[in-house]
Amino acid sequence: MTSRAQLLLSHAPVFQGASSADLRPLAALGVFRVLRRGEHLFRMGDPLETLFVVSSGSVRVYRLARGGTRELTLHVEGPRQLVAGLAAFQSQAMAPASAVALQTPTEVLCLPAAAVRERVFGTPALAGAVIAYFARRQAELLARMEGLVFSELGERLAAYLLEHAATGPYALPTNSELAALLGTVPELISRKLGEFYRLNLIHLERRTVRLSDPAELARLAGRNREG
Amino acid sequence: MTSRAQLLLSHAPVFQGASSADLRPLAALGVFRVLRRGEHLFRMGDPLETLFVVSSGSVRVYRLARGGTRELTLHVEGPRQLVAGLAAFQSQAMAPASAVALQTPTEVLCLPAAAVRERVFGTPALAGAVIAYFARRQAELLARMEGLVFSELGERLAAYLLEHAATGPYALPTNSELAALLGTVPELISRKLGEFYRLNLIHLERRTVRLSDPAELARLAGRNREG
DNA sequence: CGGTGAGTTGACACCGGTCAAAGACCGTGG
DNA sequence: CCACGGTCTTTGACCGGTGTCAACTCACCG
Repeated sequence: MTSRAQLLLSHAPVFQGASSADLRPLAALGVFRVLRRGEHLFRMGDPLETLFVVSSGSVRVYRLARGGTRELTLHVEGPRQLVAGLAAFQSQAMAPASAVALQTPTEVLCLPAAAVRERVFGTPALAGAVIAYFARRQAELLARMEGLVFSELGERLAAYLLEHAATGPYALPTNSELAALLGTVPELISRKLGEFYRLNLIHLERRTVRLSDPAELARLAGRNREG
Repeated sequence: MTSRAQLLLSHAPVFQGASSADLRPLAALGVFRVLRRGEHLFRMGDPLETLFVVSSGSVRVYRLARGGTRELTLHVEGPRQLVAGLAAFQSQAMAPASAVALQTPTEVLCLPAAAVRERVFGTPALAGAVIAYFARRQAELLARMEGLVFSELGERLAAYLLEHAATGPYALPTNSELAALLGTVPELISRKLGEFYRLNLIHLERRTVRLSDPAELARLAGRNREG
C-alpha cells in the first residue's frame, strides 16, 4: 500500500533518487498537521526535534533582525519542500529561524527527527540524496546573500518580478512581505513598484501585476552581474 | 600505522565523531599539495571532483560580484578546515566560489570526491558527522548574511576586531582583504579604522591593532541586535 | 632616485531608511 | 445601506551611510 505520507515523501526533492523501499519506513512515522495562516511551526531558538515537509499551502521561514524591528524571509516553501531541514539533522538543535504558515489551510507532514536521522544515515542512497539537497540549498542561499549585499533594490525587485510573473498575471503579496523577502522596508517597495509602473515596465491592477517589458526588466535585474 | 593524512582527518571538524577505522580508508586516498600565496585551488565555475582539507597555511574562499569589480570573502579556512565541502558532495558539481591560498606555503590534503562520497554515504557515523558539520556552516553563513544585510559597517568592523584582536595584538590584513570580508570597499575600511582610532577604541601601529576599549567596541558591535 | 602598490583624505552623488500624514481598501456592525 | 475602524498603501520631506572618483602621501624596492 502507498500511504499519503509516502506519496509526499517520494516526490520531495530532498529524497530525490531514494527508492520507495527506503522511504516507506519514514513515511510510517509521519503525522499530518494542519495550520491556519499566521500559525507558527516553530520560532527561532526553539529546540527542534521534528522535521517538516509541506504537503499543501506554504510556509515562510524567516529571521528577526535589528532587535525585532526588521525581518528577513529566507525561504517560502511550497508543497514537497522541506522546512527546518538542516537543523533537524543535528541532535539537540535550536531553530536558527522561525517558520509560519502563509495560507489557510497549510498542511505539513511532521516526522520525528531522531528516527529520520537514523534511517537516513543508515541508508546510503538516502544520505546521498539529503546531502546533495543541502548542497543545492546552500548554493541558493549564497546567491541570495550576494544579491542582498551587492545589488540594488531595483535589481532585486526586477529579478523577483521576472521569477514570479514571467508566465502570466501574478497576485503580489503585501508590501511588508515583499520587503522581508528583498531585505528592505514596505515604503521602498511601494516606491519602486510605482517607478516600474510609470516606466511602463509592468502593469498593475489591484495588486495583480503583469510584465509589460520583460526585456527591460531583465536588463535591470542582471545589469551588474555581467561585467 | 597512523599516516599524516589520517591524523589530519581525525582532527577535522567535518569528521568529528567518526571513528579512526572509518577514516583510515579515506586517508589512504589523500594526496598532499603545496601552494604559494595567490595560487588558486579552483575558480568559480570549475568542475569540482576534489575535496580539500587545509593542513597548514590558510585558504580564502570568495565570490566575484558586480561583474568582477567587487569580491566577497565567504570564509578564510585555516588548518583542519574543509574547502569546497558541499560542492564536492554533489556529483558533477560546479564550484560556486573560488579558492586561493593566502600564505606561502599553504598545504592542503586533496581527496577524490567520488570516493569520499561513497565512503561517507556508506558509513552512518560519517554521514552524521558530515551533515552536522554542514548544518553548523549554514548557520554561520546565515548569521553572516544577516550581518551584511542589516548591520552597518561600523558594527561589522567592530565585531571583526573583537573576534580577531580580543586576545592580543593582531596584524591586520590589507584594507582590500578587509573590505572583501566585510562587504565594502577599501576606502571605507580606512575611514572607519581611523574613526575608531580617534575615538580611542583601538591602538594602531604599522598595521598592528590592539583594543583599547573592548567594552565600547562590543557595544558598537551588538547595538542593533539587542532590543 | 624613480616606480609601484597600499593607504589616506576630501568632495560629492545617490540609495536607502525613517517619520509623518494622507488615501485606498475591507471587514464589521449599526 | 452607510458609517466606522483597522490595515495596508502611497507620498513627501529629510537624513545619514555608503560608494565613487580623484588627488595626495607613504613605505618599500629595485
